[in-house]
Amino acid sequence: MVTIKDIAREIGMSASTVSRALSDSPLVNVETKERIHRVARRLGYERNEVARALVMGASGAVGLLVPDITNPFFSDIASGVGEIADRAGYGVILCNTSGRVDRELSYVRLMRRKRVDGLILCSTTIDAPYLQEVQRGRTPFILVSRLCSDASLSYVITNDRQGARLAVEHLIALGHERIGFIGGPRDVQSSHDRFLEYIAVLEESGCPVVEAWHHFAEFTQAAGREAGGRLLALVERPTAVFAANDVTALGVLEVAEGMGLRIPEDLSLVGYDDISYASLPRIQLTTIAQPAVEMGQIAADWLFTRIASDDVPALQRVLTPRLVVRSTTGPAG
Amino acid sequence: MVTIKDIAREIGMSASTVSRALSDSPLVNVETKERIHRVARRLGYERNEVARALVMGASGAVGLLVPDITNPFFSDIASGVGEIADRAGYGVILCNTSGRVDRELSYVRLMRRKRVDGLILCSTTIDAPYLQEVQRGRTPFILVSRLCSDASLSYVITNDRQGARLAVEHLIALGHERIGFIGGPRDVQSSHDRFLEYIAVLEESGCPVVEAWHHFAEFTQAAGREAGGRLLALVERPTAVFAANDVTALGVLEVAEGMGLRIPEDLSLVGYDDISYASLPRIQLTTIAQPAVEMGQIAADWLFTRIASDDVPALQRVLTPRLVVRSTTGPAG
DNA sequence: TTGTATGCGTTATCAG
DNA sequence: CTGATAACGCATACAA
Repeated sequence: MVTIKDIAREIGMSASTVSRALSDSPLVNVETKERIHRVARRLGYERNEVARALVMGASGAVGLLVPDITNPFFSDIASGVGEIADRAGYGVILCNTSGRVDRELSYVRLMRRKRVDGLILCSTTIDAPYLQEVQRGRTPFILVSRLCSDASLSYVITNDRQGARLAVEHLIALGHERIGFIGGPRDVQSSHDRFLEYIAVLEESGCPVVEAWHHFAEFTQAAGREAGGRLLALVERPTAVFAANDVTALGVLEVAEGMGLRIPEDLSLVGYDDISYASLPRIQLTTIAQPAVEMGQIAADWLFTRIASDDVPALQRVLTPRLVVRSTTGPAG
Repeated sequence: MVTIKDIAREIGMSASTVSRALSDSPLVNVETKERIHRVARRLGYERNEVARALVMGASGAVGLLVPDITNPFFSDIASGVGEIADRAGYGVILCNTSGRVDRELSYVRLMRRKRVDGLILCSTTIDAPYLQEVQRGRTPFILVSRLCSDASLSYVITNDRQGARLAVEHLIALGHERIGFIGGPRDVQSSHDRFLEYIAVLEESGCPVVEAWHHFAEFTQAAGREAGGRLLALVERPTAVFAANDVTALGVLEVAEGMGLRIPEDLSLVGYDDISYASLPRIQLTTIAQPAVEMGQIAADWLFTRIASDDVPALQRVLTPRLVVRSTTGPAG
């Protein structure tokens, strides 16, 4: 690998001048600067960013933790983050936690050791103990899609309670009273919030709250099939289901039709996220839309300005979810 | 940030001993080793991986270039790569090229400057000039899903010609003779190969080769709608379409049904990749399956052993695609 | 405008 | 077993 010393030797100047020239410092003669650039190009010089990172105390990379990159919601976020990072000249290190808390922790530690300049966390479970560890560090970070109770943190989320309300009230407006819930893991904040609001709306409206109709699964299609299967096998089963996640909803849809249920005649179904597949004509899933790409962009945007300057206030952005009525929901009975 | 020097000072020993202890070297007294670890933990020491990378000449990270992380095919690959990287203790830097060659190039250069230990390229366009640049460097790399003509390279792909043959012969066996093609960008190797084989099978079977039935679009749903719309608007339109990509196929499906065409009665459709949504009961897309996650795993596996040792032979793995017949294809006429 | 010296945090070499 | 000392490649304060 050719270094600035090689270039310096080649043209008989000091390494510092070469360094300055390559960083386009104004303190160096224009001609020598050009000469240096020429030689650098000829020799195929490529700046060693790790050396630079060491001396500058900044690595030029941020870490992105997602529970499952395979879930379109998170790959959309990743795409938004990547776009902004690219513009800002940052690299993004992708960490797929598979929803396991131990992995979240070990990834966060790895990122800290790698001295990333910032962290975007989409994988936060409720009161995750490691969050405190993250806070103690001086690495700027922001939570996406999953809020934590602490109010001093930065985050960009959508209003989960509002979203859940939209979903359940839509169902109730259609005449449904027996409404089931299939959520993500219990310890995931967003899923938890959606559940709480689901209960609240049920109670407000005098709908029955039946424990057997509440299921908590992974945020995957398979888990949706499984939970949906158990829910719909009940003799006393609900006429509508609110799934706290589109991928899960797709699984429910699958198992429901497999059991011979017609949608929405026999079962109404509303999901959450509005991933791109939800809008396919064949699917037409009623769902609560979250602007995933935009959330990634907003988070990354804030993070980079925060990295650039310490005195940037915390960002607490709560976007508004939107009910998208398609054809998996219809009048009850 | 606490460094080994701080620890050294704290317990009155040299930094070298601390370094050795922390790396669990056998050349250091077990007791002092324990003492050092205790102090390190108490002080909250975290090894600076960038300093380590500088002196070791290895960054502990690999770059992953994908054209679109939002495409389930590539997020599956990313997931496979991530899993193996995690086990090997490597970080993976995600680069979303959005299919733009200039970005591929600039990302490759960024990765080289960041001194990644290896590169996984899923974004290679045919004879991409920058590939030669990559080859000149000493960074090990491997191509995934997109082969390049050069035989000395490592890659893991599926046999695209075989896959395309499977698709088109399936259509012909169903009695179709008028078969259209909607591919990805012309300069993407895999898309190109699938097209060539499509033509070959058509000619072998005496089917008409109609230029107006060949469309090349981006690998996206929107592009699929657009290209599909133009193709199906022709008065002389094909009775079947082979889309070189599931995401595109989903777009075609959408626009076809929007035009009132019944699938498969009026139009048979086969895709490529077998992304998870293709198997949804509502979709049931006939397609050519590629084991994306596994491809990512295989590539990462090879890359890490290659990084560990220079004399690992190139890997040229050609997996066999599989025809998955579902319900978007049916008898002609 | 340029050069010299120093440091970033580790690891490695070589003495002791 | 442990300790100096010298890199790794670059950036910068300070001199010239």
